[in-house]
Amino acid sequence: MELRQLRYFLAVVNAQNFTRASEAVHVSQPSLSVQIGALEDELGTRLFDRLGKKVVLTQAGEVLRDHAERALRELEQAAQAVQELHGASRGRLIVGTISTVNSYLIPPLVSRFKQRFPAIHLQVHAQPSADIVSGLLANRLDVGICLLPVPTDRLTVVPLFEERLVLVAPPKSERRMRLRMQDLVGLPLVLMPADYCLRKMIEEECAEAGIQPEVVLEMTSPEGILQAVAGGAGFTILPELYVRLRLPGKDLQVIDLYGPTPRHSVGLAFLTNRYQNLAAKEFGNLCLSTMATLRTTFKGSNGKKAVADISV
Amino acid sequence: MELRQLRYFLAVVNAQNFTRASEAVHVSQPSLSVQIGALEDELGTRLFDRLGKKVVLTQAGEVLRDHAERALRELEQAAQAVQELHGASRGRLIVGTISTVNSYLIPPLVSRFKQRFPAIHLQVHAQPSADIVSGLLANRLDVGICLLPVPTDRLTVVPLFEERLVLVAPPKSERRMRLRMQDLVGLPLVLMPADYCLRKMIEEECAEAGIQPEVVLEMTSPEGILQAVAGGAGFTILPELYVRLRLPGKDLQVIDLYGPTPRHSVGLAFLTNRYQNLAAKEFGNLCLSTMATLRTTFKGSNGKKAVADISV
DNA sequence: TCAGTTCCATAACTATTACTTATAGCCGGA
DNA sequence: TCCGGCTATAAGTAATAGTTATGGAACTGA
Repeated sequence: MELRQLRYFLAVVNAQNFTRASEAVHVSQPSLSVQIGALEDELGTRLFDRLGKKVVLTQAGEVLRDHAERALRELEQAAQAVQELHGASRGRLIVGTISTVNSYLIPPLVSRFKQRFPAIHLQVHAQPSADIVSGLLANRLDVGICLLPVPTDRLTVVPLFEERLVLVAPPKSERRMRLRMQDLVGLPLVLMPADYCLRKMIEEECAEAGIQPEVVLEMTSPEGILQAVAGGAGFTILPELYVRLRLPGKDLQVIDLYGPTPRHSVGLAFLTNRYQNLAAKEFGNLCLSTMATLRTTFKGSNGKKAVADISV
Repeated sequence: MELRQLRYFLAVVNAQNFTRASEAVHVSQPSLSVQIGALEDELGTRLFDRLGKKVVLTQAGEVLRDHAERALRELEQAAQAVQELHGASRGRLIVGTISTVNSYLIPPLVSRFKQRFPAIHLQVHAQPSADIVSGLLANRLDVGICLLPVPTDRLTVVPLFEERLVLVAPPKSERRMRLRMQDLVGLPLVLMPADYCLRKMIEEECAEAGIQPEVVLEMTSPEGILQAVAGGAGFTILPELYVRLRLPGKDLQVIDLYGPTPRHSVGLAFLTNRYQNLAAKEFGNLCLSTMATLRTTFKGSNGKKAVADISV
């Protein structure tokens, strides 16, 4: 049984006439006759009674008609559903992001994304960069925003921007604008636990500056850390954009670090061989444009403008 | 989109591997690859992510899988339903019979038929022979039992048996076993109305015998006629088998007619070009065997044994 | 890191089959 | 009884699904 035969069959059902049916499906009449005949042979029954003037369905034909119509409708719907998916009018996108980026980039990004793709079911998981990589490799995530470089060649990476870290000081502390990394010595710090990538990065930067940070409090949520700092628990180091977004209404000061300025590259990653639909492709562009908007809002920040063209 | 492609597609879905899928559907791996590729091209999307070790569905693939499975299941069911119809495990059979035959042959016939084809929906319409012919021609009836000869060549006719008519007398009348047709003169008769074929036949026979029947009462139902005769309203002429079946419990006598004996041929008719399923074909054979049973029950009856082989 | 293995895609060619035109045969209507 | 309309069959052609051979990418294990 082939779809062609079913299409011809239904054409004959509608036309009640082989010749006109053959015109409807744009083949010659013999061709259609042969195909109907093959279908009848396969099913072991006549499907039509050839009554000279008209051609009418046998009982078997009636049975087949109902089923065939349903089957063809099913496949039409399939094609349409796949098209919509491709045009991203519906579907699913599972994103993994590192928690710092999650805190400032994702909220406006999600709102833009939902505006552009209202019917896409978007899922955002904030998780450590390593988990994002493994999630992508295990095909649990569609795309990921993670720290660069990514330690595998099975992922395609698109650099997005650099994240710069700043020192956040409690209000009463001395009002300096800049601080050398090595001057962090002895400063009481509120940081995330040791398994967080941000913490690891800070420790690496400190090591490079030849010092060891003095951590007086560990908290997982950046929001909690900021509150702790505002409460006088100590200083902290967080991504600049995140801090500047939260600054209004809080009595905190931002102090640039230098010598060197701690920073890391953030990129979009996805499985190289994976097919990405429109929504997934656009997600990367939205990352860049949203980031640009955030930057202009806080002109003090810098970071190289990344060029991204996400395609498979 | 072709069913072949969908079958291959589902094979890959199950095997998660092109090579093994190709073995499952008994084609070479490149052939399968090309077909999947064609499907992907047609839908404008990748259906699988080729991840080296495994092959996993994209979202589009997942969508297609669901629809394709439903469509194929639908067609499997179609094939099965058609098979069952062919084997007559289910279906429909609409029969038209002349009323006299309906009265004695149909009851035992229906019970046998139902035993043989329990799931067939059987519909029996008792109607004039002419209506049966037109019903067959208009494709309203599947088969018909009607008087021979049939006045059209578009029907295939299988002679079944001869129906012989006998005179039915009220109990008190003289006890004779046989009566010449011409001796019917002056006998008060209870017959069906003039548009019934049985009545027409009787009138023809009478005309042939050179007499005119004296009808004192007209009734449509044979059962009512018998009661009227038993009640002394007069005599009647009815098919022999019908009368003998009803005789027990009724105080009536049967008198053979001769010179000539009024009789008519009954046959099975169906549209020559129409496809007949097993149930329809068997219906004719059941007619014959049921008739034979009836005859042995009332050995006095005669009638040529008809040879029937009903096929299309 | 490098050979060995597995797996999918592509190319070139063959076999199959669906299509075409031409024509025969049947049926129904004038 | 002939004519017009219809379907089935036949013969030949075009389209396509199939094959084997091979290339390249990716994982595996020494």
